[in-house]
Amino acid sequence: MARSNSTKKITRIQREKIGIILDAALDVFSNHGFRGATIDMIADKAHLSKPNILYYFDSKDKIHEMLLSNLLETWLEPLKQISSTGEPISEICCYVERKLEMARDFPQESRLFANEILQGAPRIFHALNGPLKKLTDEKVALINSWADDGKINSVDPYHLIFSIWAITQHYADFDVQILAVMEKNKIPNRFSDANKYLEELFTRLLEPKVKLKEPLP
Amino acid sequence: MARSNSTKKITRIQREKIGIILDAALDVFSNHGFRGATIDMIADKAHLSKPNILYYFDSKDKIHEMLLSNLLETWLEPLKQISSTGEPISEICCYVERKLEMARDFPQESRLFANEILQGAPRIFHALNGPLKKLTDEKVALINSWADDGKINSVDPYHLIFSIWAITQHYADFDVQILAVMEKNKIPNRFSDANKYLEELFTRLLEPKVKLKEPLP
DNA sequence: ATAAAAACTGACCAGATGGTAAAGATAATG
DNA sequence: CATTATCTTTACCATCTGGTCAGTTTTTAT
Repeated sequence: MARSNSTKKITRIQREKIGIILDAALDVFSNHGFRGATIDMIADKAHLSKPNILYYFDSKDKIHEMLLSNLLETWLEPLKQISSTGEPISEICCYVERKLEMARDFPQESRLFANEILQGAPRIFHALNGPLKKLTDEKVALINSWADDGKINSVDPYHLIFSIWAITQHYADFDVQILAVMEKNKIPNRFSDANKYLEELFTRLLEPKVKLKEPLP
Repeated sequence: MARSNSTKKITRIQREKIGIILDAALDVFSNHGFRGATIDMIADKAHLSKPNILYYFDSKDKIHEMLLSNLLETWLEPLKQISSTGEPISEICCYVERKLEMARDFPQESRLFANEILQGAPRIFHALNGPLKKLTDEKVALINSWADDGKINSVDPYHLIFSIWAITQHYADFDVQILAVMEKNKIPNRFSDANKYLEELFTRLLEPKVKLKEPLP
C-alpha cells in the first residue's frame, strides 16, 4: 500500500497521483467546505475511483490535513518577507501587493483557509497559535519600532495587519459578491484598481504626521 | 399543519417555536455551514425533536432560506443610512462604525453570510445582484459626487466600500484567528481599538489633498 | 520472462442524515 | 365538557457517504 508512512520511498506514480488528488481536493474543498465536499466529488474531478483515492490517503481528513499544511507555508511567506532594513512604508505596501497577488492567483487556497477559520479553525488552531502568532509578534514589534523612530505614523500594528489580511483576502473569498455588485466594465481591472486603491489607503495612513516643530528657514 | 402557507394565521405556539428554531439554526448554520449543520444539531440546541422541527419547516433548506432572507434586511440597513446631506467623511466613518458594531453584536449573522458567499452564494445571488447592487450603485454615485465637489479625496468608491465590508466583517468571521494571534491583554479592547484604528485609516484616506496653491503668508 | 510489488476496481457495509407516517398528547373553541 | 385543530412523538425509510476488502490488473525489478 502507498499510505504515506513517512519513511517510505515514493514512486513516480504515487507522486503523480497524489498531486492530481490534491489538486482536485483543493478545488472541491475550497468550493464546498470540508463537510460539503465528498470523496466522490474529488474522485470525479481527479478521474480516479473512490477506493483509489483512499489507496493514497487513509481518509478524507488526511487529504484535507495535507492541503492545510501545504497551505500554511505559502500563507506565511509574504509576511516573512517584510524586512526591517527596507523603507517602512514601501515594505508594508509591498506586503499588501504580495497578498493581493495571492488572492488573485490562489483564490482556492484563500477560500480553503477562510472555510477553516469560519468553522472555528478546528484543524489548524495550533498553527495559528504557534507559527502565525510568532511571526505576527515579530512584525508587530517591527512596526512599533518604526513608529517609535518616527518613520511611520503611529498606529495599532495588530489592526494594521488585520486590515491588510481582511481586505486582500476579501478579493478571493468574496469574489462572487464583487462580481455581482460591481459595474461590469470595472470587473476586469478589479485587481489593479484594488492595488492602486490600497497603496493610497496605506500610504496615507502611514505617512508620518507633518512635524509641527520644524522651524521656518 | 403549520407549514408556512403564507396566507395562514399564525398561532402563539408557532410564533414561539419558529423563533426558537431560527435561533438554534442560526447558531448551528453559522458555526458549521449549511452542509455541516444537521437537523439533529438544530433540534438539540432548540430542545425539540427532529420531526417537530420539520413540522414547522418543510425542510432543512427552508430554515436556511428563512435565515438568509431575514439577514438581508439587517445587512443592507447600515449602508442605506449613509446620507447625502451629512458631512461626507463623518458619514463614511459612521458607516464603518455601524458595520463594526454589527460584527461585534451579530457575529453569527456575519458568519452565516460569509459561509453563503464562500460557497458561491447559491441561495442569495439574486439578492446580491438585485437589492445590494442597486444600493451599492447609489452610494457609489454619492461618493463620486462628493469627490467631484472636492469634499473628499478622490478614490475608487467600489474599492472603498469593499474595504469597509472586508475589514469590519473580518472581526466577526476571523475572530478565532484574531484571538489566536493577538496579545492576550489587547483582546478585550479589540473592538474599540479597531474602531479607533479604522477612523484614522479612513479619515486620512478621505481628507481632501492640501491645496498646494495656498501661498505663504 | 517472471515473480514480486504496486496500483486499481467492483461490490459491499455501517452509520449518519433528511425526511415521512401515523398515532398520541395538548390546547383552543363552541 | 366535548370536539376540533394544533402540536408532538415514536418508529420508521431511503439515500448518501466514508470506508473496507478480496481479488484483478499493471508496473517494476531481477
